[in-house]
Amino acid sequence: MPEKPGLEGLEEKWSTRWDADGTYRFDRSRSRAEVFSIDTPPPTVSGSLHVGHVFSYTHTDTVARYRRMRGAEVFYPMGWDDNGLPTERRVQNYFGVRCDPTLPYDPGFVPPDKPAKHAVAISRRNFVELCDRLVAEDEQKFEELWRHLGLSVDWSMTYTTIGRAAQRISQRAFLHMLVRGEAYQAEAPTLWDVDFRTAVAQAELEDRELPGAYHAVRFPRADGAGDVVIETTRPELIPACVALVAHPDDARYQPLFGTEVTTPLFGVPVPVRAHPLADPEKGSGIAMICTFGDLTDVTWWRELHLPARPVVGWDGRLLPTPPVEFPAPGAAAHWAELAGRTVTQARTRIVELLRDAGDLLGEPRPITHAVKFFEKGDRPLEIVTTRQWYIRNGGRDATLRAALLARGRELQWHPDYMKARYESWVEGLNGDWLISRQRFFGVPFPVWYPLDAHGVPDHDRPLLPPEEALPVDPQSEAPPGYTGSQRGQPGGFVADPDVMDTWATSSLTPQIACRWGDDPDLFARTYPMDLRPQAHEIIRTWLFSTVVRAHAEFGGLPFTDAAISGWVLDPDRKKMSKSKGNVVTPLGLLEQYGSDAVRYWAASGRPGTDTAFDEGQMKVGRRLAIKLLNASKFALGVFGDHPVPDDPGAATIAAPLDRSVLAAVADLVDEATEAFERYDYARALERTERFFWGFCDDYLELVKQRAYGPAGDSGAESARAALAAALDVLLRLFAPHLPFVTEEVWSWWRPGSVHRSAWPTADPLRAAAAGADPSTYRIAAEVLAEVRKVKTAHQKSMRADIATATVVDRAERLVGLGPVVDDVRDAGRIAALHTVAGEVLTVTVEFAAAPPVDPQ
RNA sequence: GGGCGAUUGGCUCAGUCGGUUAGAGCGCCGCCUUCACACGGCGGAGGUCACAGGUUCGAGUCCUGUAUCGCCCA
Repeated sequence: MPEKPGLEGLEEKWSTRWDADGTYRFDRSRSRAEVFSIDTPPPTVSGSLHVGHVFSYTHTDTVARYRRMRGAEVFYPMGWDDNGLPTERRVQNYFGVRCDPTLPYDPGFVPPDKPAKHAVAISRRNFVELCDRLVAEDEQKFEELWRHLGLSVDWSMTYTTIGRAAQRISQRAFLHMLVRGEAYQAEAPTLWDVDFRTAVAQAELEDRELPGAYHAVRFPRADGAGDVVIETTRPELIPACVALVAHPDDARYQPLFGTEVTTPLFGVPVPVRAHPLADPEKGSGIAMICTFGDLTDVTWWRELHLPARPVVGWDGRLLPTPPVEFPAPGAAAHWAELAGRTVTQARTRIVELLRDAGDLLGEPRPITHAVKFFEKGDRPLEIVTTRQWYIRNGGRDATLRAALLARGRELQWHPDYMKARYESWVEGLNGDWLISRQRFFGVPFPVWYPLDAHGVPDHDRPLLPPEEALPVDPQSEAPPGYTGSQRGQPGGFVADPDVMDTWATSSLTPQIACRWGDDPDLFARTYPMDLRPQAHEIIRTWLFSTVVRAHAEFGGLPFTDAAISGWVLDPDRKKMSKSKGNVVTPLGLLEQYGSDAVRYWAASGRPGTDTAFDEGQMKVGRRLAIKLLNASKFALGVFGDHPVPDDPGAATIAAPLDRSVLAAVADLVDEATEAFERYDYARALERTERFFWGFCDDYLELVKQRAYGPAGDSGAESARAALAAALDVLLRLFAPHLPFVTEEVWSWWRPGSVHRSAWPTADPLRAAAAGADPSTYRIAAEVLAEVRKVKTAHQKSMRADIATATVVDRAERLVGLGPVVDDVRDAGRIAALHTVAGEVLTVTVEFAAAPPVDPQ
């Protein structure tokens, strides 16, 4: 036991020791029933860890440590999400490169020392190599931070989402779904980011409010009987118009249903149709349907069986060739001007053309409206028709949707109301899950297509690798039965050029972590997992997609419980995020306050509740950790040279106060255990902390005099044994929250690690308490507090001697006080204590004469 | 537009099954240089529990409505 205990250096000391001792190593000889397995969220390594990560990962760690102490063998691996677009962007910026898949591999390529003004174009393989190199560096830094925070992860089980195992499992799962018909390919309207040049999924969308304008545009009726006026925010799509649509009940337009109008400028005849999604309140109540301006257009197009006349290309510019031959005179000249322009440029020009032609009525009317964006994108999404892979997720199939909703109800949610996020998302799905991404750093589809005699691929007969060959890179490997020289040749083959959406891999984290198909023994001992901890904003993506994959492959949930953490809010109650520039980097906090202190703040945030970033709470946590050191030093210090009893029983602990305090500790153990069983680590901490402060203020003061007594004195023996027993339990109750300081104190007097010790139970404490009532301790504490109050009111030192104290309280409480009155007298330095029955606790005193002041 | 959650001293939050006078910490004020702790200790002040109704012997807690904030979905 150090002379002057402190918190400095505990992180380094104990994280090194835990690593050397394998304290958190998973024992894979244990059966599934003994294992508690955790599906840790793999953080995105291209970003940086921020306090939000520290917050939620601490929550999970407290649960992991609790379960471990309860005797479960905890399977707690860490993963790194290094797959996908965020890494590509980071590599592009970090090295100043861009990927051009047409370039050949350069084995001697060395990236520029610092990014040049213009990005250097490199081959796909060179680009992927740079990605691999950078994520390895980032992952090292992340691991160091997690170790410093004290996550009780088994670092030998770490996985990544781009590693070979993740690729193999992603490809295997995909092939299984393909064989079962759960994955399929389709040419369909697709939400498309024109900057990233990739398709995006419904789950990756977000609405942003943008200024726009309604343009009132005249469509002449084909029968010459006047015009129909529509209002549109996207006049540049008039050449893509395939119909007008109004609500079936809209009397204004009912006579027009079934008739035709012609498009202005281009003269294409289009029908007027009825559909309930047309909003009579919006604009003029009649809209043009284009292929495709928004998702409603896609619905109309599909349900009304309309033709496709796409005008926007993959680059977000109008196509070189028009979608149809335009009948109107001058239309070809209009098109020649518009082709090659971005949609924004085309809009400006077409408005001028409409105005010149007299087809624009009035001036555009500015509005603000919600526009769909890729959540990582900068420009509004376009909708283009492309060939893509999809996974069935219930978006187009009521039976599957119902089954997935049932899975959501089967799952135990913490807190329970988070279930609603899942349900509203599944109920609102409007299509299957698009998993193709036209990117480079991802898991490739393990698919090739045969080329016919003209070199045209046959997408309906994909060539698949055998499962043993996974993972494959179809860009560099040839399909079975072909040689590399046949790539791109007539009669040969071509690789699927795309990679999978990162969620297509992340949705398999239970399978990857538990090594599905690669290590059947481990898989049987860990899957399905027990706990999925995650944040609420990715219920629609990560949680849902994981359920989809597990349901498809195994017909069950991937985990039984989901613990949903809240957000960290800045002092203005805004979400902390990098884009808002209000993030705080965690390492400085960990160093300033100590990891236990930061964990204390995190563990005070209740499950699912958004929590303010609060350095004040970290200061409190630091005080608590220091208090634990000092109180422990005192409790163990009173033993002097006496041995600390391992297992004190009722025979040793005979003093009424000591028995009573152990009864109170027993109640605390029950409360903390019950809270942890409900994943309410915050409540467990709060109860333990509250008890501990009272324990220091009251119990330690009440027994102090007695505990210093000589050996052989039964009162002193009892006090010491009770102090040891209480400290032993309190350390174990705090251990999941404050792993460093509890381990430090544990090491002063106990063998092994507190983190491998058993979670305390109430029974031995109650046995030692021998039927004592916890209220005895509480009454003594309350009387002592009154004595302190009187001393404070008289501006006396706590050491001031009291000649006579009179305690007034209800008679039955005075009976409780009886057996412990000597402890109260000692703690209050009271010579004579009288009790008087009354109503409310009051203490009046006569102070002893002050000792004579030494004139010198 | 539909849904979920929140609203309790200046700040951050507890408050279990509806039950005595609504709790804690921070901050503030005051006191105590105490032999575990000055990186400290002790105490004090401070609240119409968002608002309006209702149920009940009794409501911070349950019900209805309103307002504000946040989020999810459309």
